[in-house]
Amino acid sequence: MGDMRTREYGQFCGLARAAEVLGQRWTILIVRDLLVGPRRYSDLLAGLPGIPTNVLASRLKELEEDGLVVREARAGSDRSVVYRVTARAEELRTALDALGRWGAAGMREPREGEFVTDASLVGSLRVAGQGRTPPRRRQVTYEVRVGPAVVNATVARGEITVAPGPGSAPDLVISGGPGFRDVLAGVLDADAAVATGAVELSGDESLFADFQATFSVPYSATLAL
Amino acid sequence: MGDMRTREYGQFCGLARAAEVLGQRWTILIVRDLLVGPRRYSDLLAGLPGIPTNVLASRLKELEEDGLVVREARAGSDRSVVYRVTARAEELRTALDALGRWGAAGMREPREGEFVTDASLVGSLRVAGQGRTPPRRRQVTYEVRVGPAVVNATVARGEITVAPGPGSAPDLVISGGPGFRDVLAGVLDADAAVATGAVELSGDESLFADFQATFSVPYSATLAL
DNA sequence: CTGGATCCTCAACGATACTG
DNA sequence: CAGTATCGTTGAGGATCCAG
Repeated sequence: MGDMRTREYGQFCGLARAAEVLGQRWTILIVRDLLVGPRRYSDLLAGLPGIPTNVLASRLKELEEDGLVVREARAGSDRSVVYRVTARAEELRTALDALGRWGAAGMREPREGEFVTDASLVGSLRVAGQGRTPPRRRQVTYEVRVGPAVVNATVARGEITVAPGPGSAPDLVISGGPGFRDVLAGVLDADAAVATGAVELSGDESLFADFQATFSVPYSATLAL
Repeated sequence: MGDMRTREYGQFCGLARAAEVLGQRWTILIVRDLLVGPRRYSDLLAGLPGIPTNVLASRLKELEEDGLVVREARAGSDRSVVYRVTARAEELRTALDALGRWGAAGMREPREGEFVTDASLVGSLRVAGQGRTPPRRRQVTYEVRVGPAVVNATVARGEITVAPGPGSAPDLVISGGPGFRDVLAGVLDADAAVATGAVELSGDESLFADFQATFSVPYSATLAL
């Protein structure tokens, strides 16, 4: 058997090839963050608490070699470096969404010391908005805050867009605590969610039901434990 | 920052949770093999050339703790141990299919020393058969051989089933060489496929066009290089 | 023979310090 | 800001050995 000391698996198989690219530690989260939008090195470091800087540098280099990321040293007054995903990496979105949905279905309470980042919350809401036909035709903007993460989601004519950061003049601000996962699971209605402290609402609270009808990630029916 | 020496990522995020389970080396291929059907320890070793035995043992233990695999020590004359996926692991299938399709779209020639295993070929054909409406109503059985791997696929009334091993009385046997990937990509018609040596056919060769109409994994339009 | 466990070596990762 | 450099530790790779 040849040198298996590398990241390769020695199988001519699509899943094995995908695992060679994405199976390295931290890589999948780097791609997740970059799929939200172009990011600088320091943005990535901040969005991935705990990643060693040399590992981030290695991964970005590998992702560049694999054709998933391009490094743009943009000229001008702002001479910062920006990493941007390629079209080939965009093709990963549906697969990562499916993986994320699977993982979220097995997720209840956050473990001690777990963060919620902007990028992870964007991903969670994106996934939660899939396969649903949002109600209402009027455009609605939500701002969702979970811990230190802030994202905004706009729902208009069946189109859902989720972006990091606060929304401009959101119709409803939902501030979630540790129990926010239950809200996406749909096991709490508005009153219960507020009563249990899972969320605080600010703005047009009547929109909360619409939010739940639009964004949903049920718990897996087949969870161990 | 807490102990990142473990497999965890410290993020309350579905994708991060999935990566903690599946991101370990070899894990995703172990799950792939077990999704084809229950397997013994030695079957898994044989289907994963290059995996160290202690790593396989560790991964199976972790998968058991994560609720993806159960270890069945079946009694009786055959006292072998069998590993079987749980319902929770079955829920991974669509996500792994999507990942495998992405990886396969970026795959052209096999690298030197790469194997094709039964399980990987089952996966490839399963993925290739998705999103297609197979022609004909009559039941057709194909046997596909690529290198040492042999699988059989049955197409009947729009239902496709793929299983490892030779088929019983297949209507068409397709023996593929290194160029077999081109056949699934649909860039070769029957004559060209045979002429270039990509495949050898045995049986009702007129079914080859149906095979290609049923099983397809196009190359990504946005490949680097 | 199956189903592992043990041992050793080396590459990869984690943490931190440092530099253009 | 965007990384390199260094170093200690963990985990993978490879061979062998052992128990039922």
